[in-house]
Amino acid sequence: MTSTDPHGGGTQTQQRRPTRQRRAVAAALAGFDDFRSAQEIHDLISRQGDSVGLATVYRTLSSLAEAGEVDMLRNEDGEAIWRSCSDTHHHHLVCRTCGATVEVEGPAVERWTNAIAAEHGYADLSHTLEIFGTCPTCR
Amino acid sequence: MTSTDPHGGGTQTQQRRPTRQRRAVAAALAGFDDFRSAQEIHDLISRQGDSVGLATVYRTLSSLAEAGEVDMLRNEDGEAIWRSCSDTHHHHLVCRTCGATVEVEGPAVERWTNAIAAEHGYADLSHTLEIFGTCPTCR
DNA sequence: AGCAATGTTGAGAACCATTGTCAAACTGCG
DNA sequence: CGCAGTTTGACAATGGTTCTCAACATTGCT
Ligand SMILES: [Zn+2]
Ligand SMILES: [Zn+2]
Ligand SMILES: [Zn+2]
Ligand SMILES: [Zn+2]
Repeated sequence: MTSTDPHGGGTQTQQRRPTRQRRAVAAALAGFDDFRSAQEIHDLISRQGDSVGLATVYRTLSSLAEAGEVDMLRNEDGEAIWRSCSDTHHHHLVCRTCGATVEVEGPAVERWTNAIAAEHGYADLSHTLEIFGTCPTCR
Repeated sequence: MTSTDPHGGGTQTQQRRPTRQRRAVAAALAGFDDFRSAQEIHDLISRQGDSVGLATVYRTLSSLAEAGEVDMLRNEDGEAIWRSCSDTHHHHLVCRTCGATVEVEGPAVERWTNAIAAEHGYADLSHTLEIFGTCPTCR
């Protein structure tokens, strides 16, 4: 490799430049506290006067997700939905109607998934766990 | 609510006619013990000499899923994948590489999800829980 | 400021899994 | 056989997501 990487620590694989577009996506995410599709996020940005290409919204959301700054999951139609979340491992309780989301943690569940996987000799684990329902408001 | 169909005859909402195509899909499913996409299932049917339209494969898989005779979940790309499963509620431990699948049950997890949801006043619940990893063979 | 190197953007095309269309073929039941 | 309702399949249409690539922005350097 030829990377120079001045003063940085080791292999700075990618520098995330602060652009107007990325700030707009971050701002839009901050405006929601529930899961939204890329389209909805794109729409909100437009409605706020800013203009960001849809492809850029997708790119930004993906890289934020990889960086662990947003959570991405799929609704029942398989569409990706996104939400800025706390950075610790957690799961979600999501309202099927309005999207209202509660972050939940379950140490016992984490232990259980690991135990089950180990028991069957599976390694390099990951898991998905989401609860869907109708929130008190939507009833 | 308006649901009729008291266990027996009532409003037989749909009669599943045994056609050559539906038998072919069922046979293909029986030939796998791991999750496969509709395309893969369609391919296997073709390779076996049978010929079933892709749309029919989708239709059959969907109705089987609704009937609870197959499980459908989404891989990390959001594509639907299907597998014939036991008819009791369970989750899956899936090999990310070869697809090898283990059905797992966790009464404690079921209780936990219900408790969490109730605690926040959510009703009409459902949940997804899948564990992904690398199976012993694939290591 | 000027400049070169490299990362970023966006309009639109391309992808591709999934669903819709609808006339033709099939099934269950007399 | 003949009818009524169901199912099928070739193909079009959807729609979310990714790709393309030339124009543009940012960074680092002089
Ligand atoms: Zn709600
Ligand atoms: Zn977890
Ligand atoms: Zn494997
Ligand atoms: Zn469960």
